Amino acid sequence: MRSLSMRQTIRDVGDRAGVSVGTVSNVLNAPHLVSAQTRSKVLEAIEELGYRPNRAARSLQARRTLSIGYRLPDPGPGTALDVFLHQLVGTATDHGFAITLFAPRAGEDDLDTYLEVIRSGDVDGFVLSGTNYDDPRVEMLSGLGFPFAAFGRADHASPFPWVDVDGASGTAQAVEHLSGLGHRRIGLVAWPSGSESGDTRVKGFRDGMAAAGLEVDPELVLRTENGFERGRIAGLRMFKSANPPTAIVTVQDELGFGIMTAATELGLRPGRDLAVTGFDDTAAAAFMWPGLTSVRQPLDEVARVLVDLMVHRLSNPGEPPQTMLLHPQLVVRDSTLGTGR
Amino acid sequence: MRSLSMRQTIRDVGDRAGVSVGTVSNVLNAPHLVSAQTRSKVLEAIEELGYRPNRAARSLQARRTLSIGYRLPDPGPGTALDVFLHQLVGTATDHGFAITLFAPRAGEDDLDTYLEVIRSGDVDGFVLSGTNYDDPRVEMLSGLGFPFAAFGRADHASPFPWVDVDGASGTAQAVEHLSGLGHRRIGLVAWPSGSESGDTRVKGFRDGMAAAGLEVDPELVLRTENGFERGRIAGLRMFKSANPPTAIVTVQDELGFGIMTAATELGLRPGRDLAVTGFDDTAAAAFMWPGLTSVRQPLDEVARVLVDLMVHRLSNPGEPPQTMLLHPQLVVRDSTLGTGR
DNA sequence: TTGTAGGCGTTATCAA
DNA sequence: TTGATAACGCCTACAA
Repeated sequence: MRSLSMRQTIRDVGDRAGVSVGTVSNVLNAPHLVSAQTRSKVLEAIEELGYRPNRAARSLQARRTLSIGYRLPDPGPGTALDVFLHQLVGTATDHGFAITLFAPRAGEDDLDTYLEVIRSGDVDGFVLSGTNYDDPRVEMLSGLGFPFAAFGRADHASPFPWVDVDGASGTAQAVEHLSGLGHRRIGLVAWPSGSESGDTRVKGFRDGMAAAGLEVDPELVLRTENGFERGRIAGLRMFKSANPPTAIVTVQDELGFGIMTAATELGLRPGRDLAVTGFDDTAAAAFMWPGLTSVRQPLDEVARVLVDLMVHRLSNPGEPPQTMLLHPQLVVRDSTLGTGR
Repeated sequence: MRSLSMRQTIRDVGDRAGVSVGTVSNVLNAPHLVSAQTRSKVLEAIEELGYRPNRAARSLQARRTLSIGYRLPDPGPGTALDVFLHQLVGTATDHGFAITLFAPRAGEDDLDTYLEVIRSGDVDGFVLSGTNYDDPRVEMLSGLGFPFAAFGRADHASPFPWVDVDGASGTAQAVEHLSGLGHRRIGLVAWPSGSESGDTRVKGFRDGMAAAGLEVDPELVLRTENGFERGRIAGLRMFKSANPPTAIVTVQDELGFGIMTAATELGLRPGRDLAVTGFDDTAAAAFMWPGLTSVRQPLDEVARVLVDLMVHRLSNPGEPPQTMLLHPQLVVRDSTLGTGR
């Protein structure tokens, strides 16, 4: 068992191997410059001392931190942060990088938070999530030439590296599933237009309806903000209308929960009297009764690719940015299964 | 708009303010040594240049990494990781520290993961969560003398810094609430004995029952592992018994969800025909219908105190370790409100 | 093929 | 109260 108590320096290794610090450094960073004999002597000393290069010193001199910054999303229901972070950390570790988390101070502007991190030199680049049309972070980082990779497409003039999940495919799958069950009056509860992910999901709904040969009744398309209560209100309104839907597609699980609740309040039973789908496959979706059929995004793969893109970009700054579109999958549960026909 | 294109150094600030680097450093780290006039001149220059100290340089000179390691818990439902992490990061930032995440590689032993991080010298200490009786991490880190602060008491021979939430108070509150509603046959679904947190919650249940003058019927105390399905099975068994409970306390939300599901399957309506309580106040608890009454742990405060303890320990290694016991609060929802009497 | 020296941005020491 | 200077541990020229 080697000593963990004291950090060894490159000088200690040199002394032990009877060579200079430069030679030890070369063994580590440019082995071909060192004779085989010296090299093995040095490696042996490294092993014996349990030497590890000091990260701060290396980073100071190289002006790279070997770490990637991620701004923690604000806490709230409906995120699957754990899966995403786990994969982010795992992949980063594989590449020799660390993930450095940060978050805005109370009342601090989001962009300033990124700037602070850049200025203190804590990270080599950022992984962004939740990007949107005209995302100011994309604007700013592109402008500064500071490396990043984004989860979400946005629409910046110049290309940048991103990964996205095809939301249109998700809602289209939901419609296909519902029409396959025999539903013909299918409603949609979506966000107000103006968000990239929201609009894409609406488009998928329309495409899916067209593909199934179904009409979209404008009365059955509601736009509202995020959240359980909004979903509940939307549900009440739809179910009380003259010609209510038999199935409702939503763009978020919470909206779906709200709709199921509204139905229950009106004496309808979700999963039998009507079908509901969500989006994100949050943990809660599996614990509802009935479970909420929902569109699952491959967050682990998103995280993996994000780090890959980021690391690749750092070592190949000249190359054109790469992008990747992944596909979601509908997870079918009882909120739809027993309905239709 | 100040220039961001190039990182500013302490020397740039000094030049701009017409003082030496040492003075700038003093303004930052020992303001009392600097005259008010000089200080404001320097602060102005800092502001104008958007200067932030370089963390690698600072770390190199301080011979500390200025970062705290946290082993990401394995993904799974039922955690409120986002709140915890947010506060961890926020508090660490306040102290000039960063949070460095890590996770075991596939198949890697948990302890080895910690050892590897120690050897790489990337962190000054750890924040531990989910500690238990004879926690091997506590043993190991105590043995090595490597700094840490734990969420959870464990029972190591020598004292160490920890924060914990009084689980007994949580289950006792649940019982008090239920007995206040008029319930007399109250059941418990808990984990097998052997975990610190589990045993504490059971104790709270018994204490609460005693305080309410109620008998604990051994038939109504079930021990099972974590999870929705386990809860469902336990619920079915309880409700089918000769003399079923009218209320059930659980030590985890998922168990509670399972029990509500079991009840529904048997034609009972949770929140009217029987009461259920959970533990952790996970996001899903609020989205159930009815919402699940649950014990909320002050995770944000836990995280804050953990970092405070850790940082304090790093700068005062000699002092005896501090500890802190926080109190949970019952969040009442419809799974209990309409029941009893 | 190896050794020496300068500098990365800070803080600490000591002199002015 | 302020300024100069020497570390901190590493890497990279460049010299030997």
